[in-house]
Amino acid sequence: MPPSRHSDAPRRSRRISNIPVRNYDEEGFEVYEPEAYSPRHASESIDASYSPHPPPSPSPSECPSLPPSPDEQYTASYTRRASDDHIPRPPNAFMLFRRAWLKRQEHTERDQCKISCMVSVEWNSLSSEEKDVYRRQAHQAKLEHQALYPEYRYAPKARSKPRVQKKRVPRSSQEVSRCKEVAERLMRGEILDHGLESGVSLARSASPAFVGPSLSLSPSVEVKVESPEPELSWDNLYPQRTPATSTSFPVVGHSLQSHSAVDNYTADVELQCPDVVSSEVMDWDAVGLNSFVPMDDIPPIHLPAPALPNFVAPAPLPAVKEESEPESPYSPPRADSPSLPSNREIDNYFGCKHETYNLEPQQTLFTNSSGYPEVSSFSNNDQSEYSYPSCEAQTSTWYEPGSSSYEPGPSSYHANVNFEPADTASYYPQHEAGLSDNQTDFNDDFLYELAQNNPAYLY
DNA sequence: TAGAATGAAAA
DNA sequence: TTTTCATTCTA
Repeated sequence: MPPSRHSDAPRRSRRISNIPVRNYDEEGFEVYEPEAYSPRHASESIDASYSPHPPPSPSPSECPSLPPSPDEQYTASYTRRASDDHIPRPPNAFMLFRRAWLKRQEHTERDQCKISCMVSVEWNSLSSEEKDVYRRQAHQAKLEHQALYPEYRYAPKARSKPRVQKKRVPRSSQEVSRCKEVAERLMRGEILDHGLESGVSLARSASPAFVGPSLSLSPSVEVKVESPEPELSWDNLYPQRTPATSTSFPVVGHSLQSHSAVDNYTADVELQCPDVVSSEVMDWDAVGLNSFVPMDDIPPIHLPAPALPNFVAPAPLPAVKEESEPESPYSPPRADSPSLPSNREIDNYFGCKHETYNLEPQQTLFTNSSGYPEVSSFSNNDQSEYSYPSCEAQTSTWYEPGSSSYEPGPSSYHANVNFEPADTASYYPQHEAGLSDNQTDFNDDFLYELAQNNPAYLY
């Protein structure tokens, strides 16, 4: 069956996604129902469905049903003119990849030329094994095509009119680098809404970004807020973010999230959002996105934060976190939030960390060059000479808020604050002996006496 | 209907 | 080697 195109009718674009399945449109386009496609490869999420199935309800002889390859199945999702005997070519690997790319990406880019450019960047970044997935699909498509149209022979036609030489004009280096950057950032998942053209995704990005709270352990926490990172797009690769602005959020919950055995603590702080964020916040958004969204199009932004109706004075933290049933996702998110503990309680949790060292009488505890406590070595190598009982010395390490992270919740902000060592206490037995820090020449009697009679001092 | 990509297939 | 055409859809 030679391929031919019906008369000189212009070819129509095939907008597969909008065509009802197994129907003819008013222009005689025939539609096929796509079936599932599920490759085993890492690109499993990619729907690369394609199959040159014949018109609907064909007889078995007209439409042999080929078994799927061991590796993958693919199925039909294409149209051809019912009144046209044109037989399209089977797609090659890149075409299948491009189709899958279109379905996979969450983008709003409409310019197919730019999409092609980005797809090519990603295609060329694939390993041979990754490309093999699509090569196998293309091979399978080819086999099915041959089975469906055994007499088909590709016959490209010379154009009747001399066509303008299809220009493979090299894109400008700037354009190429831009294309590459957009594609690479897409691959890294940085660009979620490529080609943003309206305020549709504004609500998604309306939450103020969190820079880091300075946890004051008081009923309010100062939070730096800056504009959300503006959407990246082809035309806006380097969106500017407005500077951070401080605002205050009341603390409605405060709980110990984890206790590291080494050197830091984590506090889970729940911050209560105001009912309605001031217009300042809206301005931050607008400034960050005004290259895409006209001010007039920005709706009033209400952060999803219904304030607690009656804020009760903080109650002590529960002493022990008991295991409880997993929370229903529909349970009131704020009702059981732990209340703000007192500073004393917080100190008990975060105030200091003790480390205990076993000391022999001639050992000392000192602060090393790194600022950490260290036990000195024996001055006499023959430890058997010493029959003194060992004693314990302890240092106290104070903690203060360190790094922090931000986690938006349905009705509040959670700030995770890590407590890190602020300073390391030092213990110098030399001081007891009236010696300078560098002197270690104190006698055994002194050390023994110190250990026996002043253990409390060591703590 | 050109265009943007890659690759198969034919001339 | 050159050309067409598979896909997709906006301009």
